[in-house]
Amino acid sequence: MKATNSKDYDFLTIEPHWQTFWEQDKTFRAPDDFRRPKFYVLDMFPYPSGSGLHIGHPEGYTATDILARYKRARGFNVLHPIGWDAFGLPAEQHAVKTGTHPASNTQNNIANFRRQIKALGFSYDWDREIDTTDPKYYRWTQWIFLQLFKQGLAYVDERPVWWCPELKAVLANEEVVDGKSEIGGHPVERRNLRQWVLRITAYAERLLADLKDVDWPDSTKRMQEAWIGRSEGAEVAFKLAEPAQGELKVFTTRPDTLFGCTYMVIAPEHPMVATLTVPGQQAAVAVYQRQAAAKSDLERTDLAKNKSGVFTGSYAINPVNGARVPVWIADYVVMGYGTGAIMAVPAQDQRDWDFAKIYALPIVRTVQPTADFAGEAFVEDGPAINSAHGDLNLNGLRIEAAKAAIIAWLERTGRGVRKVNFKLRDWLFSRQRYWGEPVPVVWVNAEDYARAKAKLGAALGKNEVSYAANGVTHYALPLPDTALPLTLPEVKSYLPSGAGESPLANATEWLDVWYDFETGAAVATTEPRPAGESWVHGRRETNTMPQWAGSCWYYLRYLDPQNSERFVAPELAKYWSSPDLYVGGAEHAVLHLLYARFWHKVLFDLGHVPDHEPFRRLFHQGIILGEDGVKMSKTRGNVVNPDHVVAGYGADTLRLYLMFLGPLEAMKPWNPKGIEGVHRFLRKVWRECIDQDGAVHARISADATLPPDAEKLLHESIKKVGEDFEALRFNTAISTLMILLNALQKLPAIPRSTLLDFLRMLAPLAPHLAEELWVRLGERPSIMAAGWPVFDATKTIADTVTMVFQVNGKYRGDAVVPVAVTEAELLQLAKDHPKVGPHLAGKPVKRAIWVKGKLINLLV
RNA sequence: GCCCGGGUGGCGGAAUCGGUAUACGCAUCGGACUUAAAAUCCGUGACCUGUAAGGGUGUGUGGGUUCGAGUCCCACCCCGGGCACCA
Repeated sequence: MKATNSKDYDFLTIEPHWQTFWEQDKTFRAPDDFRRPKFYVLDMFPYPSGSGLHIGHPEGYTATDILARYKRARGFNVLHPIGWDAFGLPAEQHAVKTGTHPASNTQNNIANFRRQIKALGFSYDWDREIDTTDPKYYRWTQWIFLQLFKQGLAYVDERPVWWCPELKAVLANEEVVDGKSEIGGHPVERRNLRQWVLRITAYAERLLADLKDVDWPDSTKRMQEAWIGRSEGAEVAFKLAEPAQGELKVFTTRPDTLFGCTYMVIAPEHPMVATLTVPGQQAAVAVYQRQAAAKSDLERTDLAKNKSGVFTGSYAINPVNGARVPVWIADYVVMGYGTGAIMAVPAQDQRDWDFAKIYALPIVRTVQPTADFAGEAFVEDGPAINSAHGDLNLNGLRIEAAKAAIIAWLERTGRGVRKVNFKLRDWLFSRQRYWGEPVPVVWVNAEDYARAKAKLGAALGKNEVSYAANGVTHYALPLPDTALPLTLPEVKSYLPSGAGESPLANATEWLDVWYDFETGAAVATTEPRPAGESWVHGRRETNTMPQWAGSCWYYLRYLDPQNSERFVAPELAKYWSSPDLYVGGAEHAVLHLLYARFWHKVLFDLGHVPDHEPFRRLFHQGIILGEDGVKMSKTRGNVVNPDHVVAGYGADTLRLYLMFLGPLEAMKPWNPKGIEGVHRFLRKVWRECIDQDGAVHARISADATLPPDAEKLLHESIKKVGEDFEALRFNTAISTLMILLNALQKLPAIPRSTLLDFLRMLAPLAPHLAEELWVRLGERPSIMAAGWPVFDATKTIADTVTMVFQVNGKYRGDAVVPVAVTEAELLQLAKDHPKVGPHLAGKPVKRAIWVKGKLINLLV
């Protein structure tokens, strides 16, 4: 391919020219060539929204693209793919409004995103493009769900969701604003609905422990640690004073303080509230429960300052000393953690202290506070006191020893057990939506399930999944793999069913079927039942999967995107493995990254992937703020449209500017003036190569030689730019190239080879310009195939060095000295130095600290 | 409240291992080129003091360690992010 014939830096001609070349040449195709070392660099794929590419997208994408191009130059077989996370709520809302199928709107948005991304010259292997809404893709999302199902990691349960009685619809969190529906402003309430749930808690321990194996930002690791929230302690059973009431189990991290438990608290939603409430307290408890239920999550935290509660009228027996302790109901205890009940130890827990003070409950110290302690609850370490009864004596023991002793005693006497508790909850995996992957399950009755079980056995999975409604129990039959994908049916309306189910509940011919449990074949029940033992009556699952599902494993599909037999061939999974670098926003620090790790570990356990973690190295690009220093938003009108920048300055300028703004991870404001600076730099590159008539500049020649200091700078630059690229420090790599170009500009003649080296370093950053000039200088495209300039350490060795003179730690002057200078010579040079000498005059040098090659500090 | 990250010129930022603080870029001002403008090139570029040479101060604040601190330690202030009655 020839270069363009533009006389000046006409990026509007040059950029499309080389984009066409790359596309036709398939320059960035990643062949499955197992002999070469691989490098897999991944972007978080975008949700193709209707508003098009946001300036934040090309920030991360440029960073990975530079690294991908650099790694290709260093000889790696680079996999750099892109795709679309295309299921999602906005497309569904658009469908509800317009009546058009969400797929058509989604495809339009994808086409726009693809156009915008291609205009930026990213080196993606477009043959590997994926789309989570493509049945050929989501077939495997459904398949992975079935693997989870069969492992007993999927189940159904009643879970509270936002329900809007007016809209007769389930709402997502983001559709609820200030306790009202986003659309129409109607009141919403929490309502229990049957949901699919994934047992991520079964992997909690490994998800936590394996964080040590990944190279991630510390803050992200900590967020995951906090989210998983592991804590060690004991589960203790308190017998109730009224034996008929049974017992109350609590989780505590401080079993050593059991002697200080003076009351108990259960959550307002606790199942034993009714049992424990004595007749005289029923009215008060009912009122309190209603108040608690009416509070939204927000109010509950807002009102957290003043604790409130109500006595049930019942007592429990403290297992260590037989003391009668009252059982209270209070909303500072939540049902979602531990057992939903606590033993309250006001002396060693500030929350319990606050509550005890309000309701005048007794406080017994069981850890001796330090003499100067002036606070309320004492949570520091100290010797146990008031902690002996019968054969049990903790007195004098510090917290750790006391815990060990009490847990041993609890276990020996059968009153409690050591217990590890997690904050992590199981993953609510269903949405009452149309635009998502259908859950590949058919519900059948008990007899039909038994028949299927008898025939298929273990193929139905480890656990039965069932639920009861209106006195009938329904059993989940997983679709056979061969029946996948289970595609979305056409529906007349994208509005929810009105009964808390998705719009799929109205697709009667799809929903209500004669179902062959062996083949997965289905016929609408409006047709006669086909003949055969394995045909049963079934109702399909109407829930669809959340948007997380498709993004949980997409990085694996890129390895083998066309495979119709498997989600990824084992030899490709082995070769490409998982991404060597994953770049995306910190907003996904917890959920996406945790869910993907969970799925990956399940696939690892089943032997489908070779590595137990999906993302070895992770990096978060920072947010780009508007010109005004605040977050870009349409309402503020400070949004930067990448299309406009490309039209005005070119993609290379945009790429360079995004990287020159500051450190990749930093939050930084957009500055339209700054973009002029990098654009000028690219124009300067052009001018150094091409003269006014569009010919190669006469100053460039194959015969020219580089002066030693310029040669030294060139090789230092080669080293630094390479190191900066590896470490994702693109801002300093660019300034290095600017310094180098400024130096070359001052030379009377430039060796052609030096400019070629410069262009190869520039190519990952500004690939279109580099490609164009490379060819203009007589080389063959693509510059990407030309390798990386060779760093020669011998060229960076100088025989002189600038030595700094300090007197008593203060800079007083410097001099260029031979590298082999001696201390005595330096001392003489300092004394003779016009600026340094006066500071030494008449004073003996008591000590000299000499940092070779840098400075000498003379103490007088 | 708890857990992270960060405070450096007029602005974005650099200083990677404790060794000349402010690289590179923007903006400013001055100059060159031009009939003119644009473009380009050269120079300027923290503060106080001084005619100048120079001297002093300076990386959020206050201490400390060190021959030497933007960098390490202690305390505090401010900004950003995350979590939040998690027993």
